[in-house]
Amino acid sequence: MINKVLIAEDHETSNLSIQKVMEELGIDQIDYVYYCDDALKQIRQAVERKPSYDLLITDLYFEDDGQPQQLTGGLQLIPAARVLQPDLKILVFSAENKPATIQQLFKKFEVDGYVRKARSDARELRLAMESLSNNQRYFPRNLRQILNSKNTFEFSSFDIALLKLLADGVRQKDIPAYLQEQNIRPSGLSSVEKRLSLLREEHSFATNEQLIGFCKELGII
Amino acid sequence: MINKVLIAEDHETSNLSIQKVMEELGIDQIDYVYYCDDALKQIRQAVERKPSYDLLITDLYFEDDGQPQQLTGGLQLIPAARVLQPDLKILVFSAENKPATIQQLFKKFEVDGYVRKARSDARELRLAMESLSNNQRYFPRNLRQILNSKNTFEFSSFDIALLKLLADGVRQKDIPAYLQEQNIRPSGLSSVEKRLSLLREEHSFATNEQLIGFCKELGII
DNA sequence: CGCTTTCTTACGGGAAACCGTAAAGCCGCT
DNA sequence: AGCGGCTTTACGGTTTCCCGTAAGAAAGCG
Repeated sequence: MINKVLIAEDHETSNLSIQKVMEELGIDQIDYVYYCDDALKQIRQAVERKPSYDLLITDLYFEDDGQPQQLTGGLQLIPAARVLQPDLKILVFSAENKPATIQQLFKKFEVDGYVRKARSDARELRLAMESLSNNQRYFPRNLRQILNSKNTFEFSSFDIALLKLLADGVRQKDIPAYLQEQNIRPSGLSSVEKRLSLLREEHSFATNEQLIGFCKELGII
Repeated sequence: MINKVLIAEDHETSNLSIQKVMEELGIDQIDYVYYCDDALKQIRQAVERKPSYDLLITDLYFEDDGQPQQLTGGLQLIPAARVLQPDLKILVFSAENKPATIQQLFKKFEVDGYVRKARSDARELRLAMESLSNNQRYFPRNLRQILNSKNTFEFSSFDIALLKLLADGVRQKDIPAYLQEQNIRPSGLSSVEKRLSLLREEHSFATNEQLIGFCKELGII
């Protein structure tokens, strides 16, 4: 069962709504904070003094409002929280819609659920809570197919290095120099050309511009 | 005084929070909808049957969920509402942060207030309601800073057409044909080259790839 | 070690993009 | 109509990119 919940969300209205949904679900203790640093502090105290939290609901992106923070967003908060309390359940509640980013949350950060801020997000929150109560992960509907199917082409770290250089405005002919600087291999211009050519062919793209646009859209770079 | 309010906001949680803030302010009648079309319908009925609404609180961007809608967002809803009821007060509540867009809301659409979804948005909502009750417009506090600090380069519709074609994989040399098809002028290859060159220079970009990446990142295309 | 396989690099010809210059078209004005 | 200013287009030379071929390097294996 989930009895003690911490909400980390900088938007006051979003925070408020999550609180309300939790109330309606009859959660005993509902704490909320507006900064990641405060969230970590709360988790630390709860671990020390007991009882610790059952669930952390957090946003991904926190806006900088001038007050310097150690943790600048959910992607920093999540691993930090897991260090303090490995068994803490984590539900991400964010407007993020890039499949690659959401997929990474489950794969790399091993979060327990994701609810996207969208039309029926309150209902989705309740559904997610039900899953989490049963110790099940909650995947957003539109992601379930993606996660199961293998048709997600994998970009290697080499690919991503190339794409980032291109998106940073580095000319193809100059890329080998950059790769050598970072000890990335292969680094020959021919290899760069070949790999890019393959990436385009892989997705039936005609130009590098299209490739960059695609990768930006999916949050790969 | 503001006694009758309509909330148009597709995100369930945001809608909920606005309702709650309105309740706390003691508003008599609080109606809420999740689609622009429904909002317009409500306004029309209220105008016919009286009393009409004192205030419309609306988001800018509504997500398409498959149900076909006449009005696809706040920018369509606002003028349509004003046609039905010219004296209707309008408060925009959105995450939009581009100064040019917000400025346009006041200048072109003559909205009565703007509250950005951000850290203290509930508090800002209350402040805005106070201003509106006194028949004053409500400008976001941070709008001045943003307007001063950020250089607001605007992409023309021609620019966006170009960028979209590029991001779709159309080669530069083929772009004139596409432009002529859509009766977009100018359409010469030279004009295309010149404009792209200017766009790159404007942002100190070296390549088209970087330009596309930038625009994707900002959601311009 | 020699051999094959795979990965990486070098090279060259042709296509596309880039960029400056100049010509042609358009519009408002007298 | 004639003129000036501005926009758009046309045309080259240069650079960069694209892509096929082949040479070279590294890794696996009997």
